[in-house]
Amino acid sequence: MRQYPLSYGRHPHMTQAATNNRDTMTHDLFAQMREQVLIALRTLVPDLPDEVAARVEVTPTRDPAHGDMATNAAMVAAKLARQPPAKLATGLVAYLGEAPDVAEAAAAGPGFVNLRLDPAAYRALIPTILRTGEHYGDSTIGTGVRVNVEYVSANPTGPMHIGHCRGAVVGDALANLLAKAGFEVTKEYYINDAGNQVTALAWAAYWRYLQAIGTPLTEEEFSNEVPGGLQYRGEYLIPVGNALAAEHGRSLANDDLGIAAPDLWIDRVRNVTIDTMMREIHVDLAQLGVQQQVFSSERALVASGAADATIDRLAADGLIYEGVLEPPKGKAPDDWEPRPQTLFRSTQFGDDVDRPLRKSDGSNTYFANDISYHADKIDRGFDILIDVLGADHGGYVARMRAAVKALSGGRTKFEAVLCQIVHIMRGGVPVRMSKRAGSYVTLSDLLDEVGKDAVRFTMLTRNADAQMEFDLDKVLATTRENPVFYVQYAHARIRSVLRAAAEILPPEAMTDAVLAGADLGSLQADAELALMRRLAAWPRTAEGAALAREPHRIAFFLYDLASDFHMLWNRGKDDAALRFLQKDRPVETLARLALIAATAVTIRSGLAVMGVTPVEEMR
RNA sequence: GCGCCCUUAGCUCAGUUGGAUAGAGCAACAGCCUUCUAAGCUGUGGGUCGGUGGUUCGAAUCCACCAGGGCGCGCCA
Repeated sequence: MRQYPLSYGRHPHMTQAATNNRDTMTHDLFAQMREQVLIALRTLVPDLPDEVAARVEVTPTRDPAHGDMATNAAMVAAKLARQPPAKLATGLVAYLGEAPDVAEAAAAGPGFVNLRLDPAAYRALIPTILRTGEHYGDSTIGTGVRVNVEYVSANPTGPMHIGHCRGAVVGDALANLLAKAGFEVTKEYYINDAGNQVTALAWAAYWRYLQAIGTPLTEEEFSNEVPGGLQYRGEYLIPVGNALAAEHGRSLANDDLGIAAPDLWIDRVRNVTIDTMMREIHVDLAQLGVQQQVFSSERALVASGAADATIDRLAADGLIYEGVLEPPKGKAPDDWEPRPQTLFRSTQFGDDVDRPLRKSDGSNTYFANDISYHADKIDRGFDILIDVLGADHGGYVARMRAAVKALSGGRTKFEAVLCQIVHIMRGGVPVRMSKRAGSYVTLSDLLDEVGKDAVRFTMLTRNADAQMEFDLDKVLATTRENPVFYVQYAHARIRSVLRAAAEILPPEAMTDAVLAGADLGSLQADAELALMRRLAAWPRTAEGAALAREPHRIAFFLYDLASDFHMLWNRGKDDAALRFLQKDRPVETLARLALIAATAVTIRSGLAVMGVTPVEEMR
């Protein structure tokens, strides 16, 4: 279901990689080794079908005793070769033992081939990383595929709050991640500025306007006059009311102090209020480091006639009818009565029931307009549409997928990333969402206390689909328990060492370009090799995260990388000869500096995806 | 009632898309600070991967059923 045809195992260009210079093709040691394995396998099994070759994997070993990498090639091809896996594995070992970069190959277990790499292969990665910079980990798996990532899309009915935050961070990081994997990505925000909610917003703003011009009405008296009652009672609309009063005086109230006919003011008030709210949302997003390229307005979509046009288009395809839905079983709806509705045949495309497109007043449902919006995205030529939604929209996914399928003839793929709820905690106690000062309602307040980087990193320390607790005390803790700190601290430590190095080595030797030319032969310690192994895993980690649409994997990788680095750093605590800086041994010092500089580059590469700024020092 | 998501160490969570003896942090226990940042490090103990069946060389991962939790289920967005 979630398969996407561009996993690198099946990538048509990859089969030629082994004949090309590795630097021009991929920086992924695992992908390089996979080519060696395929060459060996094809020698043993000459007519190897592509479907079988595609299943061949080269993965990191879980246990270092098994070497650096393992391949399942023998097990995958055993049936076709009509040989037991263990025998085929033995054959592979004979070839792979002679392959470049391989120090040792061994058959193991049910037919694995374990590979121990020549440490030189890992050392060779360091100059590659230093020369590639933050682009290390980029790949081409998404080349030529256009993706639209829509996220946040909060109603412009008030300031952004915590609930919007996770989607904003996940969507933004996912878009960055896909771009790193070579996809052509557009970041987008859909403004839900049509419908009942913005009308209710206009009424609420109008109440603040009446207050500004000195109305004698009480809030309850006013609320009784509002269709559906007064809804958005937050104080954030007071400035809007004041601004309306300053600009229009009493004219929006017909020079009275009571409620004038809505026709007199509602369009004006609605427009002004939405514009004000969107400006505030832009400020909040900027503060969070989110910068979307396209903002699409539902209101504009309706006004332009595009929404109706899309419905007509579906109608022309025979996908719309007037019908009566069955009541949902077991839900016991009090006021259920069968009535005819304008329905979209989403069941033809995998949905459970057909979905209504028009309200009884003749206006479009939210779904109808959203279909049209997605039609617009399809028309703009995207291959994949990804909506980042709150988990409460889970029931919405099937119908939207059906609509995209219907509108694109199956050519455009629709995906949804659902974000579960975030519980804000302080010291283990839930923080109530209250209007009173002191507890958090708005995103802006959260950012003021915790900061953009801690918010973004922490939001990515859980799978989006799992509920999370966001403890305000823990995200600021300077302990290993706090991954934000632990990763930032690793980077700061590396920068600190490089600054200290300038005192025993010429400063011009400290650049990544010069370090890339260092003699690395002295890098042999287990902890050094462990760190290099981790660095080598970055490309496949980034690629896997992109294909799975799971940006949280980046946070976990960085945590592990930081852990490897801190471990190495601490060797120098026990034994001074293992410190990075060795006064009288410039060759070894430069080699170690190159290693940790490459580590810093990789950390920055990962933080860039997460939208987190690396720190130079922590004091 | 139906659909989707979830259930992994005492706690919070990973688990590289089906791979070998399931990992990390916290908590517990035992050690380690004249130092490139101890804001940390090393070691030990801790598991019926909710349960039961199935698929195959191989299952925490895929399928079926069951138990528990969350979300949703005709003109809210």
